[in-house]
Amino acid sequence: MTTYYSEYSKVYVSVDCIIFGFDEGHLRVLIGKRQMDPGRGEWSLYGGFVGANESIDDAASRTLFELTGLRNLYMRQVGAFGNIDRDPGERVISVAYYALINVKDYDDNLRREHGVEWVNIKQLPPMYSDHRDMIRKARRMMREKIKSEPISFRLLPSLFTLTQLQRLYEAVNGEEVDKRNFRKRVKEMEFIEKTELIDKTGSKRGAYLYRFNSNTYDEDPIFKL
Amino acid sequence: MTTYYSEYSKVYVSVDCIIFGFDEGHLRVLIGKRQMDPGRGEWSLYGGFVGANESIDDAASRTLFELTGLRNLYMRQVGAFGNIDRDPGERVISVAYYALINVKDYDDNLRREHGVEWVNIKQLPPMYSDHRDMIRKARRMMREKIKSEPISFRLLPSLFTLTQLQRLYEAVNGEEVDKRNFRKRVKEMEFIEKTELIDKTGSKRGAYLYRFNSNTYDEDPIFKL
DNA sequence: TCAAAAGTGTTAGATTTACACCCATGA
DNA sequence: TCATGGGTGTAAATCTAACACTTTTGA
Repeated sequence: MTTYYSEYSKVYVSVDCIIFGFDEGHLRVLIGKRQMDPGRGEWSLYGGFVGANESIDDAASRTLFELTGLRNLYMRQVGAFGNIDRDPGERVISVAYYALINVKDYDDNLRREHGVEWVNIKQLPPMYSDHRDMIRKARRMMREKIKSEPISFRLLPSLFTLTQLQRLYEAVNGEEVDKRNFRKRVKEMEFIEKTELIDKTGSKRGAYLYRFNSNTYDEDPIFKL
Repeated sequence: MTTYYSEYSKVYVSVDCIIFGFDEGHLRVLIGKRQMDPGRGEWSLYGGFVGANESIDDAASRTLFELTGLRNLYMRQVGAFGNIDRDPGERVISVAYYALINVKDYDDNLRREHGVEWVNIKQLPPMYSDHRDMIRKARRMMREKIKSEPISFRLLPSLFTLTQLQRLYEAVNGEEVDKRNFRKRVKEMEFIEKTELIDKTGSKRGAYLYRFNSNTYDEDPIFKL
């Protein structure tokens, strides 16, 4: 092994996952009581260390898989958090990622085994280290992203009603919107298509189910530059 | 020293700076030929390693100061780059930051001592490792940011003409805008105020100089959430 | 029969875009 | 005197926001 940079110090690098879900009309994050020292018992994001033979992105994917049993989740980097004393034990920098999952896709037994819970983002408890900051930043980024890319369907079942979609938008943006204006806008999005299926669980009358069609989605012009 | 995480591997962490400037109507970045192995001679961002006793942000500030002699530059994190083989020597993850400086504030001798040049962002050469990716992402983030926060004045002298400001917007956004519409919009921004001073360097007739007034700038509502 | 959610259009106001000419000056 | 960049307003088009009633059905 060469040692080009041997005069500098090395540090541990971890990943922390902000996993967003949408349930019962609320945006939620998956957090648990920390099961290791330092900080045992404090509310914390789920995370892991970056191994010698994986990229940071890979470490995040792996960590998400460990926790949820799901692959190919929508995942974006939030940023690196590196205050000297952010970890009470040793110098550890952490790279945060947010991910979107459909709560129903997550096996509830697996969830309990990992000791994590879906907590309403508006009712977060005090948290370990800088995890609150990570969540706040992730939330801001996700809110911006959802404006320019159709990622909301990743928080919903593959078939969803317009009311569900609207509630999701409202939860993400923190304010209610007009039903008629909302539906007008949705109608103009070619990538959200109506099916002939009807959901009767949410109302007596029943509501049409919609689905996301990725074929009719042209990527955001932003990515062409 | 405690050793909570001793079973995991440590890595080097560096910072890389994407320094944006605006000159002769073009958005530019400060890059130089790499003066160390591995990668000696390739075009590269200016960077440095994160020390044991500084946060990543502090390491970025320090690195920016080393290079430019300037403090309190506008600086934002771009993200962590951590592919396994991104550094041909050893495992190094790097956290990229972009900064905005007024080209005229940067002493040209200092610039030459560090062997860096202002390169038009539209004419970037092939670059070391993932530095092109860093620049691309930084540029995207900066373009988004400039829409919601008045940061453009950081790329200009403290007094500037409306034409300069317009050219800057055009360079950042990559498209020309209508002069009358642009000036109309600027007039509505309370934080850009007209002075009685006139700049005669850009035209025979002379143009009024404007300045940014931070007192009349209310922070973006985004930051209130 | 009634409570609860689904579904549907129009209008006023605000914002955005397109567009062309005169001014002041130094060379 | 003329070439160069500085400076100004209006009208059409588009987009956004506000707003209320009918439908269906299970309990």
